[in-house]
Amino acid sequence: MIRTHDAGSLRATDAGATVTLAGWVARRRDHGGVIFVDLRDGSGVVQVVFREDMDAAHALRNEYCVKVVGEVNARPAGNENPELPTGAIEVIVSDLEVLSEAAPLPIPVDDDVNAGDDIRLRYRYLDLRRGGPAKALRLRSKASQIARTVLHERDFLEIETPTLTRSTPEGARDFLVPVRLQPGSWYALPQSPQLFKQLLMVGGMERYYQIARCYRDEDFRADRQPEFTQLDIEMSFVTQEDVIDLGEAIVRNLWKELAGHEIAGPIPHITYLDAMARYGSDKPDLRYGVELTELTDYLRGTEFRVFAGAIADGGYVGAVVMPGGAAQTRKELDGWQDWAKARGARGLAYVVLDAETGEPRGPVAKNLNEAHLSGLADAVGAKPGDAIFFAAAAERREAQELLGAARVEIARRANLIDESAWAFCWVVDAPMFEKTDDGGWTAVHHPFTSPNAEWLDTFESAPDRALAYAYDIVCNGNEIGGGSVRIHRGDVQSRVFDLLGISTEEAQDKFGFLLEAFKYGPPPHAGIAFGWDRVCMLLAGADSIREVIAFPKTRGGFDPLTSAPTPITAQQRKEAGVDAKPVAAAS
RNA sequence: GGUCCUGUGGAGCAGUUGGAGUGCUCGCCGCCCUGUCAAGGCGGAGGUCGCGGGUUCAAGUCCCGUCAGGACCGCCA
Repeated sequence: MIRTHDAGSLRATDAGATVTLAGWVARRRDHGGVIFVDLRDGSGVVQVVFREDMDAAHALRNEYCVKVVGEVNARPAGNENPELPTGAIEVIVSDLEVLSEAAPLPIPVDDDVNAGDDIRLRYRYLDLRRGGPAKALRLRSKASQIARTVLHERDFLEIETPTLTRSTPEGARDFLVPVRLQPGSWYALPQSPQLFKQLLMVGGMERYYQIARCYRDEDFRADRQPEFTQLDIEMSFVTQEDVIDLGEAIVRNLWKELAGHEIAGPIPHITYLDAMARYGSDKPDLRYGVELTELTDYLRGTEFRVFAGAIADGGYVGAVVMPGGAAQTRKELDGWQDWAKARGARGLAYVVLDAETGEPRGPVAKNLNEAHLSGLADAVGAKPGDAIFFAAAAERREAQELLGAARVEIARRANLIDESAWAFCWVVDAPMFEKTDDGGWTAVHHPFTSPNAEWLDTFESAPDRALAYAYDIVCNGNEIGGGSVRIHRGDVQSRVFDLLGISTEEAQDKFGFLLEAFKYGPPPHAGIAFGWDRVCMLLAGADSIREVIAFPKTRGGFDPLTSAPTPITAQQRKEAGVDAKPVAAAS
């Protein structure tokens, strides 16, 4: 080792020791006759003091990489720095060696200064020298280690699966890789190891996990990158409860050790239908109330066209209350209309309750009859001074989702979110299917998800109501993991394919290998996958998963550091077979 | 594909109703300085106001287009 000690580890008890340190010049304070340098390495910072060989010390600049030999001294009385863990001591330097110099820095390596995203990513290696970004990656490493510990204690096997494969039916666009040896044929990068982990169950591995890189060619968000990581888990001979127990153990340990948060009691379960009814979301943020109220029955018979139309179509009318919302200006209330239109709604009807009298006012109030108006506040649980927002649609979910989004926005604007709180829940009993635009059905989770016991024999009779053994775990309104019990019976799988309109030929073509494997005694199995970037983001208190990824991409899929993606040469293009005609027509 | 925000020395930002190539903090370079810890003092360098077009007597400022970064919707578990 080049050094004998870690800079950040030195304490008063080390006084008198001669140490060799290696690290970077974090800051220097040049007084002419004495020079102080904050020397930083992976463990922290210590003050080193130069009193001789001043020319060399004077020439030091920020982020020079240096080695120093010196003696640890207690700082002179009154000069201790209680802000620093090493603040009781300093290292009096007897020998300085510059290991490498640093050019003037394109971004400040300083915990207190945050540069823009693109320049930070372009010089990510400098960005990572800062406390925050470094801490985020260290936390991620610990999170993975904690998960591995939990899983190994339970006899799980860590198994790698291919990243050059054929596409799995997750619904997203695939990233494709041309195949030189078979021009015209392409690999897909996996959207998840879904089918492979099921094959591992058929293979008798019984308990599998993998911290798996996944790829989806869709647009970005703050919590979405084109390549991302899942903690992927699958178990044989288990029920939904077993998987939930395991998932809970992982989450419990993570939050206890990395967030200092003890999750009290079992994580509550809420059914998908309940979550939609009460929160207008399949990933409800339970840090605050502001629940939705259904008014379909209450408002039956209204002459207000918007509501009457939805009710007549067998739809839904509902409301959500904004505490104190009556104090909003006309402009703010109009702003909600723009907000609603921005997410594709026609608008957001509202009634405000006068702060003094509780009298309902606003454009919608004029359209409601006396009976509906007088009982409204009680029906939705509103007080004088509140605002009531309404949504109505023939499609229940559409209206609920608008109210759910409004609920989140209300909490934000009215400052109802306790940022220090952690609120978890399992959303269970997810629907199996949802309607497609062309009138067919598509799997909500994926086509291998098992109907629950109640619907196993009858899901075809009411696909819109059929429920699955599918579950998501939600933290503060973020879906951090999800999974399901898989279908292991060929007959059930065939019926699901039939309902989804997937022909035998098509099924055979897309995942015949899985169906074939399922001929040979597949065990009942179930699993879960955690969005590892999101989990780490939450634990790190970051507001983007980019903060917990070593080298993330920008929104356009661009890596400012390497400038990827790049065009390829004509030679590469020819060799890759990008332009080759496929041998057989794709289905 | 759509809506919105941002773009001004190396970094972060300010720049009024359009009015002289504008400024602040940090950094950088030089000098001074023996107890600082965001050290301090003096001096200095550094700019195509993202790019292109338009309106105007006059554009960092207004309009159109475009590029880049970000937030959201669509999309995506």
